[in-house]
This record gives sequence, structure tokens and C-alpha cells, in this order.
Amino acid sequence: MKPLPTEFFAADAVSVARDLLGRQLLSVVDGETTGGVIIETEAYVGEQDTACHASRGCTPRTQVMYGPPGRYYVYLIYGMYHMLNIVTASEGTPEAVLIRALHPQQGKAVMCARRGGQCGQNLTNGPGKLCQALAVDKRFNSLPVTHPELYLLPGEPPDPVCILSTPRIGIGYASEADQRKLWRFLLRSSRGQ
DNA sequence: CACGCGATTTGG
DNA sequence: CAAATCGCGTGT
Repeated sequence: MKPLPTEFFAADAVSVARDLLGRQLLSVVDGETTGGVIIETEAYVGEQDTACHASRGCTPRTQVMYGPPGRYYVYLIYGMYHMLNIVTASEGTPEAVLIRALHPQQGKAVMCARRGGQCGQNLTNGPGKLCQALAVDKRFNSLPVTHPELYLLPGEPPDPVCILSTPRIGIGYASEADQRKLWRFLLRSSRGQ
């Protein structure tokens, strides 16, 4: 199957965040294929969005968000967890989508091992957890989404009625108005995923 | 160059 | 409820 092209991400982060639900994220690291279906995302929308890292301008860390869409923005948080984002919009417009959760599909045993033996629901149900499970770290920062070691497949776009939107998580430092934005998107859990 | 803290996870 | 743990952004 053909990977999602970089052009897919040349749209506003909110639209891309919604459109990424139901898509597949695959990692091929150390000869192991791991991944699953994206079931939770968040949009971070430029310098005016006080929850977005780019709200403090272009810095060494945020530089990739100012580049062309369709590249990974990976950073370290709390000194120990990585966060996987995909840059959207257009060059000079620093927007990105955070991948927050997957429904595990490929390489569950490997993901289990990378997660310290934890399995089941605990494999990829968090932005730090899924990076651990897929062996995603800063070496993917600024690489294109068509990279052979980390890429996306079209999957099956969900029925819009299955998409929930809520406020974003863990952004207490942002303005109240930005905290209230419904820019977190989830796929309503259903059987058979 | 020193300081403070975070788009989280885990264990108590 | 608090610790873990360090790169980055900010101000000196």
C-alpha cells in the first residue's frame, strides 16, 4: 500500500488532526515492524496559539515547525519521554499535530518488550508510550513522513460521527481561551479495530 | 552561564 | 500525590 504523501499535511493542523484518525502509523526499526491505527490527536496552531511551542517564536527546537509540512517534529519532555508530531500547513506557518494514541496492530510483542513488559491497553495509549513502543526518538526530528523507518498508510477514514473533540491535555500554561479550544480529536472506541 | 520547568508516565 | 530527569528557553 502507498504511504501518505507529504502533500497530505499541507493543510491547517485542525483539519489534519481530524483526518489522521483511522490512519496507520508504522515504524520499521531494528528490522521490526510495529505500529497501529491513530485514534487520538491534537492540533497546535501557530504563534497565536499559546499552547503551541511556536508561540515563543522560531527557536532551535521549534525550527522544524517553520519548515515545509510533512516532516516530523520530535522533542523530549520531562527529560525522559518523546513526543511525536507532524508539521502541517505551509512553510513559515508553524503548525503541527501531536499523535497521542494508537490502537496497537503490528508487532505487539516487540512493542510490549520496548514498553518494559507492559501490554494490552498500556502499549500505545499515550504520546510518550507510543514513542517508546515504536522506538521513536529525536533522530526522527525533521525527517519526512515518507521516511522508510517511520511512515503512514491511508487506512480507513472513520465515520465522522465516531470523532469526538475535547480540550487539549496538559496545557495549563496556555491562555484560558486556548485551553478551551476543542482541538483534541479521538476516535470513539469500538470493537474490531 | 545559572535557573526553572514541561504537549508524561509511573509507582506510592 | 510526587518523583524521575534533561534539553531548551529565558534572563543575567
